[in-house]
Amino acid sequence: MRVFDFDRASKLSPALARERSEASPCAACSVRGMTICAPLDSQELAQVSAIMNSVELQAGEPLFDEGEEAGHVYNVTSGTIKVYKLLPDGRRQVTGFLFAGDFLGLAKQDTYAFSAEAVTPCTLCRFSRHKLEDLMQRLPKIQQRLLGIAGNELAAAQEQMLLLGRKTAREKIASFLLMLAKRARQRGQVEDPVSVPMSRTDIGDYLGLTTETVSRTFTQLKQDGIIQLLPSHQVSLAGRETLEDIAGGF
Amino acid sequence: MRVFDFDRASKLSPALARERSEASPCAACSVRGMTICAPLDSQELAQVSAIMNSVELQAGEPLFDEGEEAGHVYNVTSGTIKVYKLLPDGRRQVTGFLFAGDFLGLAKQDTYAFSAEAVTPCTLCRFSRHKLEDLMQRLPKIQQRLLGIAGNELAAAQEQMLLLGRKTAREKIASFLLMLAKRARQRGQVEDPVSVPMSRTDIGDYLGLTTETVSRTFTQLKQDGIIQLLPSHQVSLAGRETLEDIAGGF
DNA sequence: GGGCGTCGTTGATCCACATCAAAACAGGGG
DNA sequence: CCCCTGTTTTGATGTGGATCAACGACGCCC
Repeated sequence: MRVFDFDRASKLSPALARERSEASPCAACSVRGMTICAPLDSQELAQVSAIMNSVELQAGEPLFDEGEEAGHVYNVTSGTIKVYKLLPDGRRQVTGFLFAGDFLGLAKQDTYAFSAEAVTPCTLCRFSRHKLEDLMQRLPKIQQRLLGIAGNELAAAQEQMLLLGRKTAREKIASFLLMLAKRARQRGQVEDPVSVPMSRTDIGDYLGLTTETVSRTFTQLKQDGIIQLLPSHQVSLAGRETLEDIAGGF
Repeated sequence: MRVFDFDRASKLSPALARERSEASPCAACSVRGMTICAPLDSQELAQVSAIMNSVELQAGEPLFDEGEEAGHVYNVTSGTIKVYKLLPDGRRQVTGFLFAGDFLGLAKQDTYAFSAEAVTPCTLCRFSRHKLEDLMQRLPKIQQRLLGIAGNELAAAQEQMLLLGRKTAREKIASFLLMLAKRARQRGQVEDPVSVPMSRTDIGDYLGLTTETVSRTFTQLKQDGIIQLLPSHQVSLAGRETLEDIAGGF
């Protein structure tokens, strides 16, 4: 994990700091509209960026582990993160995938309730949790925003429980593809063909299936002419309406 | 659903209002420590109770349905509520059970993301959502508290995803019983024998199983000497440690 | 551009849980 | 107290997805 500390950089090397602040000033943040920073004016934004630094992860690199002390919270600015929980014997449940604009780190108490790891190369904004809490006292708009985000996540979690508890493999895969498409659209990316950056194993662990079943179900949907499997982790949703029927309301 | 409107009652009938306000003043609320009201002083509590009224539900009575406009939020003061989502063909996923002290109604946007229904006779405190939002502006403590609650719910939701996606029937039932015991303890009730007020169908819909499998698994655990099935929806956790081993860390 | 390691696909078989069916039980109203 | 209805339990059978095994295909590094 590479960390860019803007504050420190500006003391040590004005040139580097300038380069960095051009590379990632909040003012030019392309995902600000989706984050906790959305409702802030430029003066408030400066207060946020003062307690923020930027981190980069390579594909496969862990961000933190379940049970660790929750010192930071994050905003994903690019790439894909997976969050997951493990059973003692190694069985894994991926509880979510995070993309640019998503918030990460709403913790139970003082420890993370899940592990987080980069699926693709990622960049994130990192905030010290207690500094952000202090800032929230002064800028209740942030807290309000966070509450809205938490509400959305809770609704998504319940949708996922419905999927895990009651949907068939085919319905799960259909729902999953539509979810990816919907979220790609939300952040202004192409939604057809949709990008599926995660492995079959990750998808299986997210949907409560094995890799084999995920693979077979993709093949079936392909043979039924509902999707096309394209190179470089792209899937075309040719029969999108059929997919929506199968998914059963997502 | 019976609604007690304290404000209105006091205008219409001082005697009734007195009776009611004795029956349910926030000051004497036995579950306050677990609710959004926990951090408030008596003056602030008065502001909360001014926008609150009390509702009663019979067993089986619905509170609201998924998709309805989310006009109110609730605090359970007694009884058990189930919240659930349905697929178009009627398959049901119970996403949670709520007990005295639990908060209900954190909604996605302006509509409820799930349905809620009484499992046993219930009493709840009801707040107009926008009045509570106004009040939160003045009492950010409430908002902060709500954010904490949302964090806990999110952690619980992820635990439930792990259960639904990756645990066996036996592990699910063990986890479920321990969850009930833990929550009974939290609100100061006996945790052994634990009270299991919901039907086998509700349990199945919560754990992603059928009633038959729930019943069979209870029978197995009983035959293995790990639990005892007592009259009137009580279960004794004789082999609690074994249960914890089976559950796999809850 | 060739070798290698990881990831994805396909096939054969198995099993945990679902489904279908019916008996046992509980509890609430007359 | 007993009948009636809904719930729980138990039994017999079926099946969707898991497991075990092998092969194919990409992408990466030398």
